[in-house]
Amino acid sequence: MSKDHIGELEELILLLILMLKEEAYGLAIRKALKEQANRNVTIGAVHGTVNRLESKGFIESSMGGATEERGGRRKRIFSITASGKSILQKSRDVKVNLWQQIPELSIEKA
Amino acid sequence: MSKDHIGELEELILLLILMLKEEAYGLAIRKALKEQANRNVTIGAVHGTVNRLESKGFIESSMGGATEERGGRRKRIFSITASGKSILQKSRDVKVNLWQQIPELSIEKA
DNA sequence: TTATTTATTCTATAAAGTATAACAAATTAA
DNA sequence: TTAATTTGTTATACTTTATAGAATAAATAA
Repeated sequence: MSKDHIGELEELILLLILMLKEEAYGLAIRKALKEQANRNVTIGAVHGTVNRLESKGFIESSMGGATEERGGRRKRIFSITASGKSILQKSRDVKVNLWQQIPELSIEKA
Repeated sequence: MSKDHIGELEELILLLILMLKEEAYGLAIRKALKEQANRNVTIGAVHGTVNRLESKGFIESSMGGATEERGGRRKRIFSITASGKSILQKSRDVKVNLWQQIPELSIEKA
């Protein structure tokens, strides 16, 4: 267990959980990955990753209430922990720092 | 072969190769990972990653000239390709975009 | 011609990422 | 009251990435 860094998909999902707030559950994360990060993964991939993140203490989960509208199982809602937020910030800081030292990348932007 | 995204260490090494320019070779990359990214990996880990990046077309390599000062084998110098630069920019754009949508992370900075 | 130094390569394993299929629970309708 | 439908999570198996440690190689110096 490394604990001082996370994988690439782990980072994206952590960010999306922050964005989705109360609506951060498996299928919604998968949809957001596609729409916000152009990343098409199966639902199994999402759940595998959130399980890993939870066992590392970066997120926690609780079962949501019964569905409002039509049928369906209850949602497992995820939220980020303090250490999850902390590792996201570290990851960002490292990259921002590197990017700033590379004029090449800053200039040639889309 | 995914081709539309890279691993976390792959991204860091890609960035460091850009930074190191003519001095981008195994041991220097390892040193930079430690100093610039707080990431302590063995030299074997670095070479495994650069080999992967090269086979994916994100970097290319050539053998440097004989060492200037004391003994030692010749360096394998890496440089980034157009597609390597492109994938770095995509990766950055996705994350910058997400971060901007999360006020929580922007405020609570170190 | 052997030591020393600086580097890369090889090999084996753990962790992260991924897809597919199976299962479960809630609602709706028969 | 039970079968169908919907929405969701879990289980399993496999590939790719990440990693360490040891072996090897090539250059210079003694």
